[in-house]
Amino acid sequence: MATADPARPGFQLPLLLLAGFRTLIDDLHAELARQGHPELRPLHGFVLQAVGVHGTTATELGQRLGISKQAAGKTVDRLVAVGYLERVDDPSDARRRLVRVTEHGADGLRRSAETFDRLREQWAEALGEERVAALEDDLRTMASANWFRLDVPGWFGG
Amino acid sequence: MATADPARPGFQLPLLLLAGFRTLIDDLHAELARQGHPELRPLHGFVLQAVGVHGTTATELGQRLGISKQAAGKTVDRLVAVGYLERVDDPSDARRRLVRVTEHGADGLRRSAETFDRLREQWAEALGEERVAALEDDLRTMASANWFRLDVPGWFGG
DNA sequence: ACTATTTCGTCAACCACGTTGACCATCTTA
DNA sequence: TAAGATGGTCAACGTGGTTGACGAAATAGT
Repeated sequence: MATADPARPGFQLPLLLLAGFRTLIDDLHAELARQGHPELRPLHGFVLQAVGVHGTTATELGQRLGISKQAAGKTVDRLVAVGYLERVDDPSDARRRLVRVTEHGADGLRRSAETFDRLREQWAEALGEERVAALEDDLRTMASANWFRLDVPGWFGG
Repeated sequence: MATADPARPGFQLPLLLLAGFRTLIDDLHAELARQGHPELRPLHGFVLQAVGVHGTTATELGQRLGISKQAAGKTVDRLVAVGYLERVDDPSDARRRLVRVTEHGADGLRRSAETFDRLREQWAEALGEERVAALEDDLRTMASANWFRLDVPGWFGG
């Protein structure tokens, strides 16, 4: 079944995608560590992004991330402990505890965005802009769905 | 810094790579579950592959996977528990416990390879063979190093 | 207005996967 | 034969996830 080109076995594709992802993420965090954010872990960037400028609650964060509210709460705990997030009471609803990005967190987010842009430029220099664009477009076509889902234990950590 | 095309922000590239990886892995395991391997987790395939047809020891497996021998040993425990690996004594060295792929494990490995080939064919049908080949080649260029590294807690699990 | 239900946050227990450090048993080597 | 290197395991811990239970507060229904 599946008469594949033996020179291009199918199992390499996922490995290459993973390796590409890891390369970008590792490069990003090496750079962030240099820029005063050694605490920032791969997952944290996604979480900060998901919290957003307006803040959220743990429950809502869990929904955005596709994880349980308990898991979201624990993740917030860790980010609070390293100073990237803060919790404040919601004056309009005593049950809720608003989660907000701190100034330190916003700084990390800005530097992440800049570094990712720079890394993409490096790829474009090495491969050509149109190849990188094609890669992105093709992945968008094939992956379409399940974007932000991080519902898997320890996707990035370390 | 980094005057990026606003239409192609750098942070999308890692997300797309991850989404592509996840799509393939999720599709694989949906298919494997259908074919009698519902226990097989994403990580397991890589571990089975690393054990190989000749068998290994936990220490050697750890080196191949880039993780500690203790972590490798625990992973082997889990794979033994679900019947994909077995441990046998090494008659030539009483310290060593050989780890071998069982028949069930070999079956899972075969079906994984077939399914990955089939998934790659689907990508080639949707995108064109030359685009998939280009994607692979480009990723090989950029990711070159740190291939097999799985030294991150919970990369796949679930 | 008062009860019933829903929602938010947290606690507790557990699982998968990783880490170090310590330790014993065994094989190798000087 | 004593000393050292190697293989496996145990224990404690960290991160990231899960479910179930439960109290406090908000909302809905009568």
